[in-house]
This record gives sequence, C-alpha cells and structure tokens, in this order.
Amino acid sequence: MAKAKRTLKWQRDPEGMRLRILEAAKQEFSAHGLAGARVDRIAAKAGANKRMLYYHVGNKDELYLAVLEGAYDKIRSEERGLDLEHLDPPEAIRRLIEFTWNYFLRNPEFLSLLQTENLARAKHLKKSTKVKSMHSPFVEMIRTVVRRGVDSGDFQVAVDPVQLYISIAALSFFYLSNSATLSVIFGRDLLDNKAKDERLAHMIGLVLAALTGQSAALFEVAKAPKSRAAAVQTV
Amino acid sequence: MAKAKRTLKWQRDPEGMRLRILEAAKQEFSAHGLAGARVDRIAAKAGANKRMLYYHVGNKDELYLAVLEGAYDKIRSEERGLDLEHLDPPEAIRRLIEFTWNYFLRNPEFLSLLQTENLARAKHLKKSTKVKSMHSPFVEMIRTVVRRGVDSGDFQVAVDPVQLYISIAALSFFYLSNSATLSVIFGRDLLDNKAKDERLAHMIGLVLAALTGQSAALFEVAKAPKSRAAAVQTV
DNA sequence: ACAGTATTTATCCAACGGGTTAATTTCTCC
DNA sequence: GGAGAAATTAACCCGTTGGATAAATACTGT
Repeated sequence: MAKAKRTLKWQRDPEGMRLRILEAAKQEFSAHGLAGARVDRIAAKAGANKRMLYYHVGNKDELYLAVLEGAYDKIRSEERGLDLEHLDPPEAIRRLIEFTWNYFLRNPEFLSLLQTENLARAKHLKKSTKVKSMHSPFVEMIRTVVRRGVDSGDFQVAVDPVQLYISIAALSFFYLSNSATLSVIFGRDLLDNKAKDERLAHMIGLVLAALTGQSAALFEVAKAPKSRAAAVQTV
Repeated sequence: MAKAKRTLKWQRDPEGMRLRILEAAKQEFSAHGLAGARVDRIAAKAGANKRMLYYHVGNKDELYLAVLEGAYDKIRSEERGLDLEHLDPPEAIRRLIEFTWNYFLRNPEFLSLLQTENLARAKHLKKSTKVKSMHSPFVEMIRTVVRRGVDSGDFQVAVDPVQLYISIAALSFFYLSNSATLSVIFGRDLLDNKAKDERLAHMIGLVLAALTGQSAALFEVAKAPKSRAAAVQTV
C-alpha cells in the first residue's frame, strides 16, 4: 500500500524511453521488415505507449531511419576499434575476416536491416547525410595492408581494396543472411557450430590463398595423396 | 460496331490468366517484399480482378509460395542447361562464376525474392516439398570438376564443393543485392558497366587464384614494378 | 507551493487491405 | 440451341494500422 504510493503512476525517463524505443524498433524492423513491422508492437516491446514513439522519435519511417543509422554507427564504431595496420599482412586479413564474420554473427539484426534497406533500394539511406559521412575505416586499412603485403612479398597481387572489402563482407553476409533458405536447399543446418567453424576456415583459406598463392598451407587439404584428400574434405 | 460485338466483354483464358497473375505477383513481391506487396496491385498489374487471384492460385501466402517455387524452378532449369563437366577445370569454374553473375543480373527479382524469404527465415520454403526436391546440379558438378582439377594438377586444393558453391554465389549475390546501400556508402555507382566488368574480373580472379595458386596470371596486376601496380589498380 | 512545461496515458478515427459473396458472362458438349 | 460448368466481374465486409487529439500526471525552477 505504502509502496504503491511511492511508485505513483509512472516515472519520467526520456533518455531511457528513447533507448528502449529504438531497441524495440530495431528488433521489430529486423524481424519483420519495414512494411511488416507494427508500430503498436514496437510500443508494446518498449513498454511504452504508441504516442511515445511519435513524441520521442517520429513516425514509422523516421523510426526506421533512426534504427538504421544506429546500426551503421555501431558497426563503424567497432570497426574503428580494430587495429590491423601493424600486423603482418596475412594475419591482418585473417583478423579482418574473423571480425566481419563474428560481427555479423553477433548482430543478426544488422544483416536483416541491410536486407530490408536494399529491398527498398536504399531509399531511406540516401536521405541520411549522417550515414553517408560514416566511412568505413576498413577500405583504407585494406589498402595499406595490401600494399605492405605486396611490398613484403607476402601477397602476389595488388587487389582493389573496395573489391576485397566487398568480397570479404559478401562471403560472411550471404552465408548468414541466406542461411535459412540454404539450409533448406542443402538439407543441413548451416548454423550449427561445426558448420560455422568450417565456414570461417573456408573463407580465410579462400581469401588468403588468392592473395598469397599458397593454397596448400591454408586449406586443410593440399596435393596430398588423392585417397587422403578425399577423406579429409568435409563435403 | 460489328467488331465491338465480336470482342464481347471478356474472353476466357485460364492458363494465360494464371501466368499473368504469377508474373505480376513476382514483380510485386520482389519490389515490395511479402508484407509490402499489395494484392490489389497484383490484380491490377495482371489486368485482372482481385477475385481471380484466389480463384486461380490462392491467398496471398499461396501466391507468394507459387512465385518462389517458380523462381527456383527457373534457375534450376537454366543450371541444368550448363554443361561444365567436359571443360578443363579452371575454365569450368570461370564459366560457373560467369553464369551465376549473369543469371543474377538478368533476374534481379530472384535476388529480391530470396532476400524476402530469408527475412522470413524460410518459413514458406520449408513447407514446399517441391523446392526441397529441386537440388542444384552445381554441387555435384563442382565436386567432379574440383576432383579433376586436383588430379590434373590445375588445382592445389580439394575444396568442399558446397562451400565453394556458396562462396561463388555469395560473391555475386551480395554485390548485387546490396548494391543500393553499398553504392551510397562508397559514393559511386556499383552497377554501371565499368563497375560490373571489374566486379566479374575480380570474382573470377579471386576464386581461380585461390584454387590454382596462380594469383599473378589471374588478377590484372602481379608483382610488377610497384609504381605500375599502384597505377593499374582501380579503386 | 505553485506555475509552467515536459512527459505519459487513454481514446478515437479514417484509410487501407485481405478476403468473401453473389451475380454475370462465356464456353462446351450433347 | 440450350443446360450446366467454368471463368470473370462488381460490390461489399470487417479487422487492422498508422497516426492524431486531448486530457492527465510528474517534474522543475522560483
């Protein structure tokens, strides 16, 4: 009784509320896409009233854009924390692939949001000056790493850093974002631990083999006796 | 007058109608996703009445599944038409990459549909026994090509064919399906002809370099004089 | 303590959207 | 040539949904 009095009817918490709204919106948009997302569900998940969304962020589209900007902001921030410049080039590339893979694994909503935004042909992203100014540090990182690798003789090729960046992202992104349909097609779970480990090893092997020309050392199997090669490959 | 009499009010054409409905539905679902698609728009695009959709195909979900099944059917059919078994292994892989790239370019709705279905975690695909039974011939193709390549000494590695298949698809798929956001992020059009040519060359170079270990021959730039290497790379 | 403002709640509503019902027209086969 | 089935049209139904309005409640500074 006395307690009920202390917690009157509600407390003010604008910042907390805004964060809860954005978090709820992120979940809702990534789970259902833009058209499939329900404003009422976002409000409910945020423990709020629907009116609050409009008060603190804006209408559905503005809400969506805020979520998208937040997602880019987050990955850019983590990317900046990765220091690859001083590693030897093959190790730097390996770390880059591992980071990308793990980031996507840890943030599946990011993948969904990008898929959704691309379905919309980046209509919203184009309007966001904020995101346009958030350049990934990876392109320059890759450029210098590749240059160093070529100079040191580790790498055989001076590959376009943008292409390489896209390729590294692609190898992880597609596997994870399309794992649902791929798992059905192949009739096996691509997301169990064994499959994930194999995928990471494959991606690292593929990219490093291409750059260094040392296929043998990077994929498990080399030009070993054929019988053994056949045995080791995982299928 | 006499003519107007001949074309009374409408003609019967169940097969044609069904096809027009499915084509319209494909466009609508790929342009707007499942939740964003509008049944009325599909009807209008098909030059039909909304009731016709339900009469000839079913409700929205069934319509969507029919479209999805049609999309898989089409790509599997074209895949079967590709005969790579008798080519020498590097050439076979090159053709495989080119086919994948061009198929995705020619059928952007296929990409969108897959994105949409993955956003839905393959909920509909799982219910389709039809699609589950449509195995891609590429996995076995790749398996034998890789085996031949290893035996002949063209390839240094016996890579898992499923992994390679996914990787080849990934390199094209991600680039194209995410070209809208990537173009904004990089501030350049990834779909103009020059960019597309470069992308195809990059993908072929990457995969073949990894398999053969001959990076130099495959990417444009080798361990040439550094100044030249820097000049040639595109960025 | 109280006036003014920021924050939150409780309703409401008009448009939309998927789906249905019932009537109408064309075709086919006897 | 007409009866019955197949195909198509037109109109309607009703729950949902994004968004708006207005009133209530909790802070803040003075």
